[in-house]
Amino acid sequence: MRSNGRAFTGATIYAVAQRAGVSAATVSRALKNDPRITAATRANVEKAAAALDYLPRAAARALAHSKTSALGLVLPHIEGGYYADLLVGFETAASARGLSVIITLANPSQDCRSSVRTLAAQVDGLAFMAHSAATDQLVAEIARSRPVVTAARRRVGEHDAFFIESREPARKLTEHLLEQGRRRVAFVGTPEEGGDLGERQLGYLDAMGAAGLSAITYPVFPSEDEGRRLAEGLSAAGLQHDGLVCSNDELALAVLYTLQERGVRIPDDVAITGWDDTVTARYVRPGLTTVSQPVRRLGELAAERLFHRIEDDSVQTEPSCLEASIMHRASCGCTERTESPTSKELS
Amino acid sequence: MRSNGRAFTGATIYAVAQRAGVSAATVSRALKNDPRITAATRANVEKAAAALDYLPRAAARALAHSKTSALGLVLPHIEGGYYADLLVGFETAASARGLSVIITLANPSQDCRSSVRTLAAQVDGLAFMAHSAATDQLVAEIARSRPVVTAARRRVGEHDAFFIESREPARKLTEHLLEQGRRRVAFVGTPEEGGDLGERQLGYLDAMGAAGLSAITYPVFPSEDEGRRLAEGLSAAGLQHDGLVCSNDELALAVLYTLQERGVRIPDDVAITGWDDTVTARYVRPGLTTVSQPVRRLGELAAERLFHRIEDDSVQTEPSCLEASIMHRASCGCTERTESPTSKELS
DNA sequence: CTGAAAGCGCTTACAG
DNA sequence: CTGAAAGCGCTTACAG
Repeated sequence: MRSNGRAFTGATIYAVAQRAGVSAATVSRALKNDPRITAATRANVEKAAAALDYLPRAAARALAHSKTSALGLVLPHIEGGYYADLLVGFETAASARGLSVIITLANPSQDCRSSVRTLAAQVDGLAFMAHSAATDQLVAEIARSRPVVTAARRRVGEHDAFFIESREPARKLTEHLLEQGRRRVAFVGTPEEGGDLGERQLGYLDAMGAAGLSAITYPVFPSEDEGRRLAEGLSAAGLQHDGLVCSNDELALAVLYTLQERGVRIPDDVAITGWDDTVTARYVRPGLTTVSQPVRRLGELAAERLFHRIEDDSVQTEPSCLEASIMHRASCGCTERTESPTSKELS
Repeated sequence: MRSNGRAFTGATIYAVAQRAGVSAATVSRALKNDPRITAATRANVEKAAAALDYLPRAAARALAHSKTSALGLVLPHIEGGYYADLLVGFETAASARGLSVIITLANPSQDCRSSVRTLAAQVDGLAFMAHSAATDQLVAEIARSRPVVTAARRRVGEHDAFFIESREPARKLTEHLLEQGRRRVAFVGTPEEGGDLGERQLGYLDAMGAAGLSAITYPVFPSEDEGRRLAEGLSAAGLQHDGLVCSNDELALAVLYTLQERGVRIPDDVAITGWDDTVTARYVRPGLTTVSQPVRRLGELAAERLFHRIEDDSVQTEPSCLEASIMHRASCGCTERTESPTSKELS
């Protein structure tokens, strides 16, 4: 196949029209099943189109329609299954409505203004997920010319925003540890600006405050490396805690593993909880008590809302905050069990 | 923001031209830093553009250029970190070359011809990953009008194809078990048509054949559920094996966990290996010996090759088969250790 | 250094 | 039931 920089290769609608002996207008109509076209004409056109491998260029159609039929998705640098799930939900909902999805990865450490603007120029609406590189200011700027939604990040202005509740489950999780007699419970993880992690910390603080206990937080970046480092420091100094509420599974898993290596018994000496319900949480021993989030659904909601915003402006009334559920396993020290490791239902 | 189905909202190049008191041609040139434009004119145009929140529509540009500057990525229904990594690699490489990426999820159980054609109409080239819904026939059809590459799936015709070696590592892994005296080693997982799993099985067969041992394969779908079911059956019947080469980590992990629950000692009674080097493989006890694959790089290569195919037709000579590496942990029964669980370097 | 004009490949009122 | 023609919003030779 020759291309030479011109990637629009292959037949145009005119070539098809010529071959079928009709006008371009007729080809256009026949191919979109316009009821006014004769069955014979349609068949004829379809034959010509197939013979020429005709593929109507989306760009031309978009220009003529003044709409792209595409949605943009801005994600932070992906890791773990979280964003994959989000993507699946978003893509599924978009494609069910005939919309394509264009993604861009916007890692906080880089400047992404131009890539986000490029994206915006290609789509009818866009979704910003979590704490990607896109600042609130950039989101607001884009929102001036396109419908915008955010998910799992601080709401920007009046724009549609979707969340999964964090504060309440975090409070419950902390209370759960306290109910079992734990008293020196700490929170692990940096509470980034207005994001989910911050909410989780607030829930922890709620519970500690209500119980009249003093809160201790370790603001470490929520990664395996930091988790391991923290656990090493904690155990070297002689473990001061009997409970650790970690802001995600990555952190919790690294802490759990590292403490175990140093002879700390989980949950006897210290109870540990995570967040996200990753696959690993079900396989470690003891199983990690964590929080399962309807991430896929979050992605779907974002795409659906965008679809409605594009179609018309009537206000939707879908819930904007989804519920999360605590998965009880053994690392919190209780005997309740939400499920067995290998029997998790498919989401 | 009002939209009413017309998502192309906001200023056009003409509005900017008018406000800046110049022609549309000048705006077009000024905004792409054409050296012929005066600094003063450029500044003036930029001011007008900013004031109007001007975003050049990609569709119009694509039409004028006869190229979309976008790449399509067809993925099977995502699960695990594999496709997320692939996506990251693909997107990173594409965006480094100024190309956007449009994705579509094509699950084998659905008909995806129309969604793939829609994708093709929007991009300059596309990549088909693994055993997605796209049949070889569909790939070939699309390839008639667009550059196409495949990755981690059987090569289609003469089109560019990228792989990560499977057969050789599988052979080595099997030999590794045999070297430790294991004799009744079986292979677990369905060898789908010409895909990676089939290659892995071939590698296993190579090793067994070379050792003059009879091969036993369990063709189960590579999922947790099937792994658990198989392990239950195997242990109920009285375990006949001392080694299990599983075609992926999902399977291996479910088998390992289930057998342990039933009192089987890993690796003493039976050695187990996986494939993919998922996060969980590093956290289970014993750590799962598995194969680490340069998936991100695979995604990058696919995007890079597409870029070259679009730019010009000269044949590239990049390697089309990437090396994988065995991660030695404890489940295979050896004492070698590739790394500790929490110290995995970032990829 | 800047502008007028044609063209990219569709779609769709408007005629007939 | 079908066609001629204008228009979608850019870009870029071609003039000046």
